[in-house]
Amino acid sequence: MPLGDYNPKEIEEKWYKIWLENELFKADETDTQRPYFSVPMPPPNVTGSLHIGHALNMTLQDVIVRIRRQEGYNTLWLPGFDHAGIATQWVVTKQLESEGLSKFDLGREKFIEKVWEWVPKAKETIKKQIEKLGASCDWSRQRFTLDEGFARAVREAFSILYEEGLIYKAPYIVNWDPKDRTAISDLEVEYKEEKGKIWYIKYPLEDGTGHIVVATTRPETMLGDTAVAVNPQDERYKDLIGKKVKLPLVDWKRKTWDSKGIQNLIPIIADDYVDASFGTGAVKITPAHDPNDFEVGQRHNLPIVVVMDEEAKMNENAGKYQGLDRYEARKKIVQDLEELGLLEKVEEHIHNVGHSQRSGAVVEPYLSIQWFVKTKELAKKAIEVVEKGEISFIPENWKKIYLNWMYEIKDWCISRQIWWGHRIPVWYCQDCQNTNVFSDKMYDSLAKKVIFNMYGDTRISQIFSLKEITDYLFSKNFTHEEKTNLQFYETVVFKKQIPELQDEAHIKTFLEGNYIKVPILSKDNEEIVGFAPHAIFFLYKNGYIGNSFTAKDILDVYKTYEKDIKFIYSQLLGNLKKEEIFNDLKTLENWLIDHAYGNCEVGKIFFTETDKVFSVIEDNIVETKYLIELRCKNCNSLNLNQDKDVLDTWFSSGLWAFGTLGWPEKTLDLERFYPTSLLVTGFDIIFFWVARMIMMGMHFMNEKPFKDVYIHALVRDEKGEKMSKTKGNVIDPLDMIEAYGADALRFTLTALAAQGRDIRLSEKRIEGYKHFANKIWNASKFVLTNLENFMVNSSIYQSVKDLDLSYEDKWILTKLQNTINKAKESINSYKYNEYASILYDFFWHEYCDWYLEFIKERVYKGSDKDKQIALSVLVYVLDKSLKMLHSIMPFITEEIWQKLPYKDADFLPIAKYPQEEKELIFEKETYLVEMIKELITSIRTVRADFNIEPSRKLNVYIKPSDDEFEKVLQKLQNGIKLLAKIDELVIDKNMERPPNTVVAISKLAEAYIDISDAVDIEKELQRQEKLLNDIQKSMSISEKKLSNENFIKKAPTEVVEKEKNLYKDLKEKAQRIKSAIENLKSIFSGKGEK
RNA sequence: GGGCGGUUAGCUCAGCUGGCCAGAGCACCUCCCUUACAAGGAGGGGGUCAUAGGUUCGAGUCCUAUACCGCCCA
Repeated sequence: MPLGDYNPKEIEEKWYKIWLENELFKADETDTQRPYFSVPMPPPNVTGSLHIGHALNMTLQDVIVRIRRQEGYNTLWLPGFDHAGIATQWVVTKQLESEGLSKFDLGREKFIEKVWEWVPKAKETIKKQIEKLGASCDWSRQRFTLDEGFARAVREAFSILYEEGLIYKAPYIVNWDPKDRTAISDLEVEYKEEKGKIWYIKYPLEDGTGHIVVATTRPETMLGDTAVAVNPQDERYKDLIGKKVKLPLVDWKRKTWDSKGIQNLIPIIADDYVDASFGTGAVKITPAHDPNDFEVGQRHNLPIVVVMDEEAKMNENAGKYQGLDRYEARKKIVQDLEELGLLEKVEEHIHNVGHSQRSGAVVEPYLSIQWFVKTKELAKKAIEVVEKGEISFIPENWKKIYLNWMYEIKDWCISRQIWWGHRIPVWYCQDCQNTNVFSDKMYDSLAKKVIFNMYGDTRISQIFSLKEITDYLFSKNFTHEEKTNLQFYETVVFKKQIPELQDEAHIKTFLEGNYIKVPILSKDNEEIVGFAPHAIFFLYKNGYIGNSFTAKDILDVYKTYEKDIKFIYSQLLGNLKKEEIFNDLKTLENWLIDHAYGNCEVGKIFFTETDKVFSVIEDNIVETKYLIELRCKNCNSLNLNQDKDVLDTWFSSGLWAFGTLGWPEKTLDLERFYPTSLLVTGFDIIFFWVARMIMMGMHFMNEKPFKDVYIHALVRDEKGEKMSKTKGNVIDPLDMIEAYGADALRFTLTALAAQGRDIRLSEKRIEGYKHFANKIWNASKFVLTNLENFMVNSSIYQSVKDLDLSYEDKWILTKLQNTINKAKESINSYKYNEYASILYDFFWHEYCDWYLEFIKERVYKGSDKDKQIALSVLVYVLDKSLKMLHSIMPFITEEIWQKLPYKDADFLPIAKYPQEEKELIFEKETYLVEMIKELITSIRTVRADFNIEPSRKLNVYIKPSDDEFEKVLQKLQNGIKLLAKIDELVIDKNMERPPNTVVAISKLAEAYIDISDAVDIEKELQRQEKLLNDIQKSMSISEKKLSNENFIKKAPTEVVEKEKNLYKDLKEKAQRIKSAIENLKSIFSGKGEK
């Protein structure tokens, strides 16, 4: 048996491995001949596992990628993973919590180490899942947003933007998540309607002439008020403008964010922003805790008072409320106001409250100093490229949504107060406060670049040992497990060998020659040797003093290097004891002598002495470390502190399209595959990701990141609800693969992916499409079985053009060409659902339902010649069908295709995609076969109507309406007999209706069916009358159209022509039915007389 | 408040620039384990395309309102 039973699991596990082994998915960057097709895979987070949305996303990409590959494009589908800052940090934090630890217990470095321990497992899980789906991506080019190259690219991007003035740091109102204690971007805030209250509070006027009532939804922020604002047009308050009010409750000293004292008398100001119809028309202004108030504050130069801390607890500016949570403070403040008689009234109010998308906490607008990207500048080109149509959104309506957002774009807050991510490459000088941005651009040598990047990625310390370097360089790389980190730098990041780093010996030589050496004089567990000997050994080791030196020699150079030495050893030793030794010559000399003869507490001997000329005893050096010399660009100080924050994950994702291809290096990959051809992603990240990728792409590459953006919908459950774990309505793609196979899941997702609509998925659908897979399997089994029997001593033709084709052969070949065309059209316009259903219909309803049945007669009983032709066509069509279906159902198609008697490639993923062959289109024959199908259906209908069981064969007499059709019928009579379950078939153009027969009428023939005993003339009469009635209804519709002068005049000719033909056909059919009815009636009356 | 999308058979949905006497899958009814497939085959029933107007020879498709549902932005 060529094929056993269909068992998806078995075949799916097998093929993916084989494809990878044969490197079928590897793109060729050196190929300059073929056109390219490249797709950057939206990198899944390393956090979770694959959900159904990923499955959809991957499937849609894979379908088109596989087609393009088969079509001969140099195809690259580049996979990867996203480090997902907040999400990943959150997962690891949770794990620690379960062990009773907080991230602060661990500290930054240890915490990041923990994350790095966990991340590979998570990544491996997701990768396996993507493979299970059959994704034909190029794993050899896999990337990670935090890999050595990407981290470097991020620093590079940051430093370029900074130098261009497009990144700035400023105090600004941000959306603050008090739970995660980090700023988040506008996009990460979700607004929900909530019931709240409006409190009306009396603010007494300074001059004691009364008060002004302000309305607020957040009374606790009043502690940070620095003004009351009214609308300048508001007559009620015109006289009050410029006066001052006394801020209630606040009788303590408050300080502004930049530490200036501020009193509790605050001005009443006029600003257009105030809506006179809201509340009383007077509003309190809290610039530090409301974005609008902040703007007002900027306009009026108001002081800014922050009243909460990072956890949204009241701070020292809140006086007696300090330490209270913001909501407790609210209660207390309202209560106090009431007691003072300053609360006029309270109203119920529904308002939108911002929540953090990640933690769910109510977002606090919060003044803090953050890094921002000036997006207006970047948006210009990002708008232009879409407006000009160089980038197309599919479906098109997303273009408008994208553009509207871009037109209104606000600056993008990119700093996050978390640890996991790209640490901002900014170093603040502790001496002159200068801001320094560093990237490896400042080095010419690759080895130095690598060492800087290792430091930037916190892989080594700024003062590092040889071991730190070798440990990292020669250990397994995270992203490309088969490589060491050095190899990753060489083959992925820089695309060049780095001989200086080849092995420990080379590295040591390189470090000795290129880095400031930092001698260490004591071992870890010994009592620490102090500053002074280190300083002297440092001077010696770096050649600032010679092998023999006097105290004066030391002092001559010490001043020059003092700051550096102090910086270095304060890092290593914590505090600097006895630096006063270097204050004067005498003290130093005495100290040197003491340490040449062990005259100190611990009796250390560091030097030898002859006539006050000293030499170091090298044996004291336990280890030499090396310094990565980062100096302030302004004052040259080494005393720098790196910014504590990391960058928004989307900042790195924004570089994805070109970062994955090797940017900032000018790689062959970039040259070959950028701009990419297509991005497939969900609408929920258009702003987060697509928009930012376009901005970054235009800015750094001066070229769009992709030509087409296909935006797909959300996968919902069958009731249309969003899937969520809490609701318990998730459909896990892996469960589905387990139960129905990846092929069935993929087909389902493809078939449901109609543009512009959410997908409602139910398990039933997947089950349904598994039936299709089963159908493909069984039909192929039929073909292969018969083929095997035949091939024992014969062979079949690969080319079917020259064969003596029968009508049904020509029919299926024509249908095939048709399908090839329609399928191509659908997929080229990204109509996935159409593509799937075209193939489904063709394979099931043409190939299986009709063609397979038609040829059975020839295959079973025909001559060798007959068999040969039928089998040749059978295989030919199956081959093309499998090739087309392969993109959606890669596994089952490969399994079957491998068993075909001929193959144009070793594997189906690289076999040639079918093209239309004009010489295989046979219009006439196709029409005639369609007519036969109609005739057969009408006979079947008669059988069903008269309840004749399918196993019973009947005698049928067919009367064709012309010679041509008679010829076809004659030719195909064996097939017809099989399909209509006919015992004896008579075909005769001139026959009369035999007795005891009922009539089945079709366009080109009528069939008389001998159902002898089953015949019920009255029933038959009713049946025919019903048919006639239906036809007459259609005729009258047709008639109405044709008798309409305007229709004939104005409708296009082909439409009129079509209508005329339809009418003619209907009329003929009606004529036949009428005569059949006449006939029946005469028998009926004849019978009645007997 | 601004914008976008949806409303087609019992269910889930196709139906692009108007020519449809409105399709598919599932479900339903009748018959059948016929040597590829009962995960199947044959036949069948089922819709005034949300509502009301309009444009047009012709509207599920275009326009205008309305209702309901959903999403995004402020």
